[in-house]
Amino acid sequence: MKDKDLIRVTIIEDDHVLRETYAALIDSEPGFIVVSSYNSYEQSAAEIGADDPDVILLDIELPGLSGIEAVTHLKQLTPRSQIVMLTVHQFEEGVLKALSNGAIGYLTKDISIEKMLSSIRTVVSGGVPLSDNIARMVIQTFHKNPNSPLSERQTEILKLMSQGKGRGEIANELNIDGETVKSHVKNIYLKLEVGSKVEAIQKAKALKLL
Amino acid sequence: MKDKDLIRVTIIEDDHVLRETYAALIDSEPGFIVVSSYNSYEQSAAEIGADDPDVILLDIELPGLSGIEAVTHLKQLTPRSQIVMLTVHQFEEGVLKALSNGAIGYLTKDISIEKMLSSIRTVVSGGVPLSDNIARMVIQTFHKNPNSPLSERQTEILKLMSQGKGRGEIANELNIDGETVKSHVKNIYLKLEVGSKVEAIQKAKALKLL
DNA sequence: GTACTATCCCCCAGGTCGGGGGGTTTTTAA
DNA sequence: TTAAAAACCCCCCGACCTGGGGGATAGTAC
Repeated sequence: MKDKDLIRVTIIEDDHVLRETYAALIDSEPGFIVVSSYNSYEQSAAEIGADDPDVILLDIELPGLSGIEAVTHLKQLTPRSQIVMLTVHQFEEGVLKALSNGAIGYLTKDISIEKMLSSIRTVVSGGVPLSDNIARMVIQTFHKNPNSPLSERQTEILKLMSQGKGRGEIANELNIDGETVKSHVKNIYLKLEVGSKVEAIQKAKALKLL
Repeated sequence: MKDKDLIRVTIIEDDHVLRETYAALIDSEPGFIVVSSYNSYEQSAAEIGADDPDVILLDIELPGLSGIEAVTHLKQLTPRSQIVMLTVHQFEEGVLKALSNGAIGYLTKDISIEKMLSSIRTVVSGGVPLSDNIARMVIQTFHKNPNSPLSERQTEILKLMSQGKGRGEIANELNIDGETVKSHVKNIYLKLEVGSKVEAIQKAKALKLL
């Protein structure tokens, strides 16, 4: 097997025991080569471009720049590389931020080395390596609240409001009168127990009504 | 193995060849039982509650109510059941709508029966069964545009605008003057080549700048 | 040094916002 | 069938926001 067929892996992880353990296990696996490992983003920054890894395993809890912020910078330094986050704790906000910054996967550290390896293979073959619990979390961010107190029309209007549209625009789009929009808005405020557009939009997002 | 240990599966699929093939293959697998199969949502509606499946395999292209809309109704009829969509084509919009309606997974029909079975097991064990290409699609909806033309400040302000906040509120929150907010907004409009809040927010969402 | 950014300031006309008030008709559920 | 909810329509008001124009200053990045 030639070098170019090997999956090139870089590890950024401050716990040196973990780092070397992963490195040794992954490197000894046929088909994988660990091209580099670092204990912080700062340490990796100068060389990661030349390392040209296929996959970067990136710890969340790093000294210096956090893993979540490092994603953005790594994506610039080596755009071809796919970044997989490693973490012990799964905080919803962190997961979503890492993903929005460009990470492709998210693994908790309690997984077996076999799963780790198959996750790396998943990345390379076009999939998404997510631990089960994290995948559920991600999918649930899509789920709308099925017990919405709002009627369909009210939801529709609130959605248009959340896009920055005013009464006039909403009225045009729905072919109803501006005053009608207004009374719908009143009813929305009543149900959501709020008193302004901003509050309504925020509450609706919190309750996943849109 | 007792009944309660079996994974109860219902299939809703209008192609009767596919339906019976899936049913036979899944039913013959140890650990699985196909409790019912229907060729439309309408046909399933009366009985699905009593079927009490763990997993519903739901075709997208159904006669009558589409699979995507059926998700919402099925979730009411049998809230305990997890719904996995089946489809030949993967339209981004359809995927996202099905998920927001409450589906937990999305499989393309080109997968092997083994993958189908392991996907069902994945659902029951708390994971998310998504075909690789669809998982990528879903994750990419999270990715922000790394080539944003906007500065951080501008992005920040646009984000607050998208939450329905006005100049005053934004000024307070960022501890800057309302007039400063205004000139930031002007610059945002210049860069995005738009002339209003609504257009800016829509363009920003299209370009994934928020 | 030049370009860009972020900050601040003024004026204006027109629209929107939220708070009141008053209704009707149709649909849905009890 | 009866009542409640939803969807629709109309008027008044003062305060605020909007987008258009015109400026200025300071700091940073290349």
